[in-house]
Formats: sequence, structure tokens, C-alpha cells
Amino acid sequence: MKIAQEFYKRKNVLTIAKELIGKKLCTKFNGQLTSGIISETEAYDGIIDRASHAFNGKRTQRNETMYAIGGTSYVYICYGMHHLFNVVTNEKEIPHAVLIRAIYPVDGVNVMYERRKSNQPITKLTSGPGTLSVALGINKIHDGIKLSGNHIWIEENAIEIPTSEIKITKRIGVESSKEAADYLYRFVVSNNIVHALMNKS
DNA sequence: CGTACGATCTGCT
DNA sequence: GCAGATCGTACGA
Repeated sequence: MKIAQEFYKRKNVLTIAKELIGKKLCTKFNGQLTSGIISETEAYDGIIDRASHAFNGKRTQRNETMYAIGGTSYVYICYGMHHLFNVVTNEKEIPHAVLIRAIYPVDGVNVMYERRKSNQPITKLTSGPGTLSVALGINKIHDGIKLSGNHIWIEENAIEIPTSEIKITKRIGVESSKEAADYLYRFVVSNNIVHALMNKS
């Protein structure tokens, strides 16, 4: 069951980031379905968040998609080679976003191994924001597409993650963002926990 | 135009 | 734990 757009249009990006944990991120390109349980997210709180690309209302060709309506895909290139996938939230013109930092592979696992060209154990196959994009086949060409479509979407929880297993920490890689470096905007459940929960049911 | 810098990953130690 | 890879993007001249 695909998540309704109302979910993404809500105002509190932290709530959305936390609730995305346990949901299933899916892609389908050339008829190949791949998906995984979202196990790590980070919230980027718009123009008042120094770590956000849209801090202080900054608006450029790269981050234009952040100003789109909630439920839009925002993909940008990081360190010149990694395609990072975000979900835009809130209303149009309000540049909130949630970075998906890790998933636990579910559908199309063999396809994901091929795309990654790696023999990692399954808990490590898509455990970072760059690697999950490779595995799911997400590129910059998918920047700006709607999650209500049939290429990239998110489905309701496949499993329930106990709240006690979700850790809340500072965000990764934003040390230089002054006060924003200390915000507790990261939500994470270990892929080992997800692995155990998946194999129980 | 030229330059500096990342919301990272990998492999080696 | 750390250095190196690697290049699109932003921004100043």
C-alpha cells in the first residue's frame, strides 16, 4: 500500500523522518522491482536549519526541487559521485526534506547485488545513502519526480519496529554547520535488528 | 572563468 | 581509524 501524499505534506519534518523508519522504499525501472525497509533517516528543517541546502532561503538550480510539494523526490550529487535520495515534505515553497540514509534489502535482492557490484552481507548492502541509491538504481535523472508515480514510491510498514529500537542522534557529516551540527535530527535502527525482525515473521 | 568544497565510500592499517 | 578518490555545484572575480 503506497503512502498517501497527505503523509508528506505535514508540517513537522521530524515526525515524518521518524515515521519513515520501518516503511518500504521501492523502485521499479525497466520492469525490475527493488525495495528495502527504511532503517535510517535525517530531517532537514528548511530555511532555519544551517545544515540544509535551503538554509536562509538559499535557492539554486541544484536545490530547486526542495521547494516542490511534499511527496517529491529530491536527488542531488554529493562528493562528486554519490547520488543522495531525499523525500521533500511540507507544502510547496517550504523546503523541508528527509534524507534516506539506509535501508534493509527486501525485493529484488539479486538485482541490487548486481548493481552494487559487491559481495557485502545483506545488512551492509544498502547501509549508506550513496550505496542504497546505487542498489535501487536511483540517479539524478529521478530528481523532481513524484512519489505517487510508478518509478519511486514508499509503502506502509512491512514490519513494526519497536520505538525502543529507534535511536535518535546528531546528523552525519554536518560538523561544520555550527549550532545545527548538534540537532538530534537523525533516526536509526540497526540493519541487524531489522534482519532479525524480518526473519521472525 | 577559476577555485574550493562537500548530507560519502572503500580499502588498507 | 584514516587517507584518497573524484567532480558537480556555487560563488566570487
